[in-house]
Amino acid sequence: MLRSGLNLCNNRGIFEIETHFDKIIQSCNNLSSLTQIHSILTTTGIIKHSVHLTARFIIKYSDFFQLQTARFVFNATDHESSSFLWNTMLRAYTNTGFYSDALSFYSLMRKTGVRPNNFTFPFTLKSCAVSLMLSYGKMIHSEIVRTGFGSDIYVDAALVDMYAGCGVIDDARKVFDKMSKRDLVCWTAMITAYEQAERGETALCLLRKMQRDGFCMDWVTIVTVASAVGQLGDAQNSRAVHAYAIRNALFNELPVVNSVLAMYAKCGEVEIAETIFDHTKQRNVITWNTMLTCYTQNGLASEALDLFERMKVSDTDFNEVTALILVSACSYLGSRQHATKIHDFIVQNNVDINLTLWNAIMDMYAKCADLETALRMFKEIPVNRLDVSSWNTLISGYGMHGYGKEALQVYNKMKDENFQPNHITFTSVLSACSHSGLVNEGKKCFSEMEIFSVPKEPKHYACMVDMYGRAGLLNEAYELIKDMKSHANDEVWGALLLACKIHGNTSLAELAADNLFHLEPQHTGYYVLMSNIYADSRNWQEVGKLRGDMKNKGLRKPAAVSLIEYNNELHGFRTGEQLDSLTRDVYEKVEKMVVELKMEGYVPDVSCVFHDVEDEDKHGMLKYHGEKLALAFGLMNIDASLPIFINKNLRVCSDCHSVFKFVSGVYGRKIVVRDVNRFHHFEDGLCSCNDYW
DNA sequence: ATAGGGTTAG
Repeated sequence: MLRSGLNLCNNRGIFEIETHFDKIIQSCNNLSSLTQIHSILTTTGIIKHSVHLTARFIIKYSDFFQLQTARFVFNATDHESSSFLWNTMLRAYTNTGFYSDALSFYSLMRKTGVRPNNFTFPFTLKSCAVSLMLSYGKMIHSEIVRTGFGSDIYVDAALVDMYAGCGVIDDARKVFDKMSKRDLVCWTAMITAYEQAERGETALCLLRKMQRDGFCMDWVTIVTVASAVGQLGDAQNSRAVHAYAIRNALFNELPVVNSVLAMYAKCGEVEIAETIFDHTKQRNVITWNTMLTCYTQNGLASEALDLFERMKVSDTDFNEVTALILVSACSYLGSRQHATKIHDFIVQNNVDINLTLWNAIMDMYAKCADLETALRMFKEIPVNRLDVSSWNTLISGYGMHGYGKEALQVYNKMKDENFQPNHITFTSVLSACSHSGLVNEGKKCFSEMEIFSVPKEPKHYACMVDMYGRAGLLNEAYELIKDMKSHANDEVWGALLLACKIHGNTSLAELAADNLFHLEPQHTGYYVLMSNIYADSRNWQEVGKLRGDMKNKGLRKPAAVSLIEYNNELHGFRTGEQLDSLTRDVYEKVEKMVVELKMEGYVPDVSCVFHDVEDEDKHGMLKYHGEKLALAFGLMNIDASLPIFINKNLRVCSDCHSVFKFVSGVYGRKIVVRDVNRFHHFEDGLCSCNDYW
């Protein structure tokens, strides 16, 4: 092929030669053949006369990530005359992700005196958008206006994207509004901008405007719209988007399927997502990842891990996103065995562990009660490579295990190292202080938020209310909420309600509950909590009323499950579970345990039983709380020298908490319990939470 | 001969 090409040189025109070699260069699938052809065309002098082939080499070298060679080819040309080769080189830098090189190359182009054209700007703007170079982008914007390319539809779409990418969406909108002509791509770019800025409502609003202007969604538009609807968690609109995609034959595009899948996942429609997933014959990594996420986000972490087993035997390769999802599933499960299994798997399969994934793995170990490993991983990162998330992970890790002082030390160290704390840092520090009863320290951190100009969000107030509440400072807590005026959300009132439960303040609790039932009428937890407060004060009438309310609204108390690991498997125990041959021993063990503990001074605390039944029955129900069954199972099966790990999906009740303390003292066992809020480390008859939880 | 909007995770 090559030889015949050379022969052509002798008797054919330059155009035919170009087309011929163009085909050869394009079909190169490895670097060495490309280099070979390059050297032949250089020595024969053909390349010198062909701008076209030069451009082709630049692009082809960049396809193999040989940017230096590409630049070398560029430099060897007489490039000062036209913009074309400059544009080509810009394209090479941009498409391979060398954004800062693209921008400095553009600067060089201007310095050399070459005029940019309408093809130049989309590349440079893309580089600005991705590397968040807003000031540079603005400079280019003024050059666009100066050079008279401000009305080019491609250039304007790229400008919209640049401003949106840099987070200044209103500037993006200004460009969009000024356009004299818009096509579908421009509309989609602007809709996407709102979606990325988490302004789903505005995105949908603009979509309707677009449709009134006579444009129909294509598959790219629908992908973006599905994201917006998913963000809003709008189940009604989800079906409409899905139906539109099917009606217009867009559901054949895999990205559409994937984004619709993600949309349903975010709306909590697990079954619909499963159906779509099952009917999708050609899945890619994103399809699998989306389904894994669907399970994880909807609290079905075990299903996610099961699905991963199916993914492994399918012919899909997984990537670092898959790893991240699995790690978060393990964090949710709190299972040490699964955590190490997934970590090993990631290492064995050479998944690229970037800092984000590393931080996520640290967090996973912390949430699986293995703080030592989390700490070791933190220390393995050189200080200059740490990011804010690494610090946040360590702070929250200490916090959830009740090490408030250590969390504060890390926070101070972080400041010493000149890291800027962010909103997550403060959530972690404040909740750490709260869990350890460090009120003064917490107040100090709360006031430091202004120094670092981190806005105070409801979640930060919720931590403060929680902190005051646990310390018995209910008035301070309530005053803080009043300061928030209408900004108080359910998290804040929920924290107050919990404090009222701990300190038995029914009247303030009623006030909090009023607000909560108004803000979140479907949230079962608040009804249960208020009902328990009434039960504490033996106000069975109000308990009955609340239960009636819940029934009328179709709300049910979520089933409590306590998980315990044994023999590389998770065993789940539910309260009052049916007796079967497997659990009979466990029930007997509970009976025996309660008798023994009573001799040591344990008195059952019946106050936390939700149901209004006779006291004798209550003792019965109480004995068979899932966490007690799990504990008995652990005492029977797990070697006495090892700690017992239990993970509960709800808050531990006070009676179980007391039993766990007694067991740790009387039988000399170490017990670690994770509930929805934090970890409890039981040892020598005491708990690390100091009975505040 | 060159260009603009895109799905998963955080």
